[in-house]
Amino acid sequence: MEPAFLSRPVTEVARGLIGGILLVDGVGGRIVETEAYDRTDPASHTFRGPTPRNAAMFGPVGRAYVYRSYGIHWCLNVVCGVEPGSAVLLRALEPLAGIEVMRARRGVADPRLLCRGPGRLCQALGITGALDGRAMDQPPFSLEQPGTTFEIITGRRIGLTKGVATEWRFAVSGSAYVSRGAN
DNA sequence: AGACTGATATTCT
DNA sequence: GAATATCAGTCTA
Repeated sequence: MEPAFLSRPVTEVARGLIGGILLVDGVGGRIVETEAYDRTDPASHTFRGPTPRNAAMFGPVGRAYVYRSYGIHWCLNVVCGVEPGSAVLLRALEPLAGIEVMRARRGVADPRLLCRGPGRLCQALGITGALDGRAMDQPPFSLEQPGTTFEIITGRRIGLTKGVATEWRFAVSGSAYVSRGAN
């Protein structure tokens, strides 16, 4: 993962990360669904400026932004973009490595349910707030650019009440591993 | 299948 | 006090 790849407009990075390989301690898979956020976006955590929670999003490109969702789940973003305060939320993976570890962490057998949704993805990969701000090209993270291209669909983001009409969600067309099928 | 609910950290009002 | 970039469970049909 080269810094130049991430230092582009968030929507381009969100699209470009589709098909990439994310691993945490060797456990992970192919990125099949992402969403873009930036400072101009009312749905973004950075819309109202820096806070202790969103500090990583104002830091260097290529770091992780991990936050707690609804007080319960963890969600993982890749800090990227041209302007500070931008990131791409990783919403779903196609599991490829360490599937048995993921099953044990998640307590489910169906591979489609291991990493389908940002909260599930973090549980399967063992991601917690301890990894907030960590460089994603350094252990325990590994992030590789896509080797091949995929047919990508674009649509509205999921689970928000602001910026609903913004079409900044990207997913592999037809994948059984995306969190909701706009396929 | 779809509607509702509970869990509860962080931020905003 | 209320809302939220969620998920699992339960109830209703």
